[in-house]
Order: sequence, then structure tokens, then C-alpha cells
Amino acid sequence: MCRMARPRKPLLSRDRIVTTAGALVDAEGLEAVSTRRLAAELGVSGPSLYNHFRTKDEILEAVADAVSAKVDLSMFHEDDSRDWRTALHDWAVSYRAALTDHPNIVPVLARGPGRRPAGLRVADAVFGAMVRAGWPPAQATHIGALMRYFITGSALGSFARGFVDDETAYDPADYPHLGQAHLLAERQEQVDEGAFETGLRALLDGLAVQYAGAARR
Amino acid sequence: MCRMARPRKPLLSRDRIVTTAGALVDAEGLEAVSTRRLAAELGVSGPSLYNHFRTKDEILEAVADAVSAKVDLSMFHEDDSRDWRTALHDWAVSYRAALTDHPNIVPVLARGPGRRPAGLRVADAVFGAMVRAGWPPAQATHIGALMRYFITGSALGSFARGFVDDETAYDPADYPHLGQAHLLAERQEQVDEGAFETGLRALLDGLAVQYAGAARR
DNA sequence: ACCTGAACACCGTTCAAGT
DNA sequence: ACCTGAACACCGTTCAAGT
Repeated sequence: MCRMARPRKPLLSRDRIVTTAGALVDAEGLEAVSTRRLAAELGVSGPSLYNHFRTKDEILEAVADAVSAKVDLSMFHEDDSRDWRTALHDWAVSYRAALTDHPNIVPVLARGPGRRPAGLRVADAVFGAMVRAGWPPAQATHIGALMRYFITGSALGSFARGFVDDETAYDPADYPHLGQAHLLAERQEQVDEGAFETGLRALLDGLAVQYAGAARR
Repeated sequence: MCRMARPRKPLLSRDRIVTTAGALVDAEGLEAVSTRRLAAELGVSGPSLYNHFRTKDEILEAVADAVSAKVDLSMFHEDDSRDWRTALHDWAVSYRAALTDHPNIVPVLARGPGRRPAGLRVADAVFGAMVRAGWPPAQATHIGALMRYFITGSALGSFARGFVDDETAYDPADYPHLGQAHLLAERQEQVDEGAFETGLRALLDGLAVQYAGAARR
């Protein structure tokens, strides 16, 4: 009697697709995600996905947006007590943590906010808070953009990961100062962490200088 | 008599492949480069490329390296008179210009220096100059990395490009501060330029603060 | 040494067909 | 409404064959 009724609940949902795609990206990287592979992971055939998303790229955008949604924005709320500098700092740290938790999707995220709702919510929150703090709107726009540049750039271009763990790759005659470059691969996280912290502090110190000179009260 | 001799000079060379691939990337984007398409552009069949490069990725790496090779490094020469702050500034401007001239290859470049000779030459030059200027080696490493983060991040995540030129995409109820977001697409370059300049100045101001406190003489 | 055609194991996406 | 198999027009790469 159950079998003659209509329901037959769907095998797939946008949520299930995004979750599974995200797990696949995390586990095996962006290039492991083909529509056929993802569908197999979900126990369906490839074309089924097109009942829920228009393109594979839309799926990846949704995965990226789910990562953006994890970024803490509480410091930008109107009733939060943190000043703009502290808010920007805490936001940057939370943003970077979200990206380093899911490094394989960063190339998609780094393409810009696009139409992704959570990405836009982030842009909106930082812009609004900076204006409220007294930054001129044009500067508030710049701050949102440049912070994004730095944070996504650091998550993407992970400096140390770029060096190969093979001493023969770096002839000291060609790169007199990079003698120990291959060692960087071993302390990848430290270099990335240190560069991020140094850069973030410099950015905030420098913005404070400009704020003192340009922000209106 | 000519035809019986051996020469028959090769149709392809690494240089010709890289030049043609670079032009194709510039004109039609990364996704337009398939081995078959590139080969057709060169007047040969697809597999011919594999006589000169081991993989398609190696070709793209070479294209990216050719862009890195255009970055001015003269400010880091030992006999150049510019101080570290000016050198870093001029280098950043030249680096960004090289990337914005070839925006489509930036995703490849942003992956890190890897084994690309010109990319490594850049990393080597900035590290050496910063150490010479009195920065502790660890900080010099961080500076090279964080500047790269910011510059590639800005070339890649071009903030305004991320917004879609369609007002219906941004409901003011969802994004109270982004009412004019769709207008950004029109002034893309100004926003990117402004954010880059603001960020670069902040970064250099902030590093100057740290230099005053930490650099040894 | 360098180029070719054929082939392998894939892709993203469309579509008619089924329920 | 949602899933399927078959099909289309592609991919990157290998390899035996040619010169």
C-alpha cells in the first residue's frame, strides 16, 4: 500500500550534493570532482545532478559559499563593542581559518564574491561596519577589497607550499639567497602563519595611520 | 639536392609553444587551452606537444614563468640606491602591472613559485634585498611571502569583477549596504586600483613600524 | 629527433525515455 | 518531478609507426 502512493522521496537534494561535493574536494582536491565521480559518490548516475544544478561550476560555487558561511561576522554587528581595527583583525583570522580548513576550494572562492550569498554577506558586513566606524565609503570599499586580496592570496599562494622539497631544484648559482629553500617545505605552516600575522599587523597598523589622517568624525 | 639532406628543421620549439600558448591564454582564457586547440594554432597535431613538454601543465607553468620574467627587479640590485621601502613599493607596482597585463594566467601563477625559474628569481631577489636592508632573515621571508599574497590576491580576486552587472542580483533586504554593488562592475578598474594602492601603502607603513622596532643595524 | 593517426580512458552536458 | 542510459563533442596522454 505504501508502494502505490506517489511520494518516492527524491534521492538527491541540493544540500546533499553540496555536502558530498565539499567532502570530495576536501579529501581529494578540485580535480577529483567530475560529475560522474560525484554522482557515483551519491549513488546516482551523472546526469541526475542536472536536475538540481545547472552546471558543475554552480555546484563548486555552492561549496565555496558554504565555506564563506563559516566566517564569523559577529564583530561587525552594530551592538558589538570591538573597534574597527580589532573587528578587522578578528574577522581576518576567522576568514583565514575557514580557508585553511578547506584549502582545496580556495581557487574557486578567490575568483570573487560573484553571486554567492554568503560571500556577499561578508562583503556587506565589512563595508557597513567600516562606514559606521567613520571611514569614507570609498575607503570602506577599498578596505573590504584589500583585506580579501590579502586573505585569499595567503590561503591560495601558500608561500612555502610553492617550494619543492628537493634540494637539487635550487642551484645556489641561480638563486644565491635561497640555499635553504627546500627546507621551507618542512616548515610550511610556520612560514605561512608568520607571513600572515606579519602582514595582517602591518596592514592594520598602516590603516590606522590612514584613519588618523582621513576618517571624519 | 636540398631535399635529400637531413636537416628538416623542427616545426616546434619550446619557445614557440609557450609564446602561442600565452597568446591563446590572453585572448581566450585558460579554459580555451586544450592540447588539441593549441596544437592546431601551431599547425601540428596534438601529441606533437609531448615531444617538448611532459604535460599540459608544464606548458602553462612556462607561460606563467614568462610573465614573472617581466617583473622589474632592478630595485633589489646591490648597487641600486632605493631604500627597502621604496624598492618594495616599486617592485609591487611592477609585479601587479605584469599580472594585470595577463590576468588569465594569474590562477596558475598564484599557485606559488614552484620550480619556475623566473618566479624563484623574484623570491630570491626580494629576500636578499630585505636581509641586506637589515631585516632579520625570518622577517625577510615573511615579507616576500606577504607581498606575494597581497599582489597575487589583488590580481586574482579583482574585487569588482566579482560583482555581477545586474541589479536584481542584490536584494537590499539581504545586503543592506550593497545597494550599489552592481555599479561596481562599471568602475572595476578604479576600485581595484584604489584598493591596491590603499593596501600597498598600509602594508609599507605598517612594515616601517615593525622595522623601527625590530630590524638590527 | 620529431611528427602523425589511432586509441584509451576519461570529461560536461543534452535529451528522449521511463516512473 | 526526478532519475536513467545513450549519445555528442570534447578532453589529456600513450604509443606504434613513419621520416
